[in-house]
Amino acid sequence: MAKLKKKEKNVKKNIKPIKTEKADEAKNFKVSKKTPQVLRGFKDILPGEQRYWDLLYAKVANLTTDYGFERIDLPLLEETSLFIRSVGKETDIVDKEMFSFVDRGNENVSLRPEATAQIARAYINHGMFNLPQPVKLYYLGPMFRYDRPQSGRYRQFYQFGVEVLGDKQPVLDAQIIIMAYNFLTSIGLPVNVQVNSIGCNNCRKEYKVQLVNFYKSQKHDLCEDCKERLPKNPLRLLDCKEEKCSAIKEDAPQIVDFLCDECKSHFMKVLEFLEELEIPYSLNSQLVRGLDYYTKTVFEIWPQAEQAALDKQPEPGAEDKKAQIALAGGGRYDNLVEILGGRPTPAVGFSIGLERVILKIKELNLAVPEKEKRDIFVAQLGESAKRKAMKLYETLRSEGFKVAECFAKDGLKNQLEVANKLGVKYTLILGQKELSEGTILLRDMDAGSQETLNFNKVVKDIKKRLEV
RNA sequence: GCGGGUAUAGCUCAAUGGUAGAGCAGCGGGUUGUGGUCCCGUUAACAAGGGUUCGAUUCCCUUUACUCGCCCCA
Repeated sequence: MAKLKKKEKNVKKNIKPIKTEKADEAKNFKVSKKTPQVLRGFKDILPGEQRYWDLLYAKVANLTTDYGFERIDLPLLEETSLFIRSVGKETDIVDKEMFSFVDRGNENVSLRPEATAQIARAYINHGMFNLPQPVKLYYLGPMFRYDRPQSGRYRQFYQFGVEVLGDKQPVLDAQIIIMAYNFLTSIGLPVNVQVNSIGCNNCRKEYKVQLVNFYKSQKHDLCEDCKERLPKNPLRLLDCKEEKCSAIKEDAPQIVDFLCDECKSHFMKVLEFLEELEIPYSLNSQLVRGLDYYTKTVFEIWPQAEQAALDKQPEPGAEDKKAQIALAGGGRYDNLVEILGGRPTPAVGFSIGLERVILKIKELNLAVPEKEKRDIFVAQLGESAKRKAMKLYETLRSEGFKVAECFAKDGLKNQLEVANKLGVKYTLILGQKELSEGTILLRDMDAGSQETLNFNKVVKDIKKRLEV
């Protein structure tokens, strides 16, 4: 009874009209008369850019098919608490970079800053533990972080990622790394894998104590940020780039020395797989990853130039200090599903920032396929010819020809100009004269020659010519 | 969140304390139905607000955006 009442109350609450203040707010909102601009950190992807995206989408399709992954599409908007519980409250992503707001139903929601948490949520929601394990999923879509835009960083950016849920074997960690590596190298990017293990809850606990003790003894020499980070997220001190902190961390205890037997053997096996497959990797004891849910294996993939710069001793006055930018990142997260209320489920995955990959492709001038060319252009002159030409266009199209047109332009000169720009092989010209004769002109664009064809045989004729 | 640089036409770039130029792109021409070259014409800009000045696109300030770094991340 009481339950029912509560339900009624909820329903009532839900159908309440929008709060009056909010309605007023909308009414009083000053609409600018200027042409609206894209929001800061957001970007239009124009037609000229699409070939880069087409390339990446094609690579994603190939890779995921090869490795037996299935696509999952997740909502862009989720309960804010999903990300707080998974990514971690003390992380910058959640702490200051989420697009969060209260919706009209008084729900606290956020645009997704990443997808792994959603995958774990979906895995639980849809009972995927009943499927044959492991479950192999991939996603591709926009993520949102309210961050300061800079090179390779936007507030809306696209990630491609894969996740394997339901198995803890090190071979999967290795295969995930290999997939990410293959994705990037198949595009032609020279990359290097940075890998580390941050252990499980047990060994990390001991390590954290040692680490905090170590840093406490040097506290006065740390930068301001690190002083603040120390109690909250001590692991993060390890990848501070401040000079004085870098000096200190040389002597800091390393996580590998604290790994429990299981974590240590897991890590060793991952590395053995990488060696067997000759994946170039670097052990990076300073790699910790910012998201709370990671356990054991963590990795990033860097462009090789960055790796080279790191190996080189920093020269005084060295210029070209390009930001160190990871193209891909990932690792194992054996606790995440459980944190979100599912049964204990080990998992591992990666994500790749597609804008960053495109940036590198451009930087290195890598080959990107051109837009597919059209073979035939249909030009028309005069109203009745236009009707017939449109019909011809449809016929050719349904016959499978790559055919183009510009019915919006009437002059033959203009139409040929368009045909020329499209780089077609042939232009079919249909005017009043041809119409009355039952013919059509075929112009060979490269040769500049023309011949008259029988209109009724044009499809057959062209087919023959294009076969050669 | 913090610091540096920048802001002129759709794009790439000039010049100037006193009516803003070019190249590319666009559109229209070079007689009625013929592209790629060439020629001619034409559209189109000083990010917004304030200050100094007789007068500001130019100098100063603020805002906004872009950009490059830091933080963090893909």
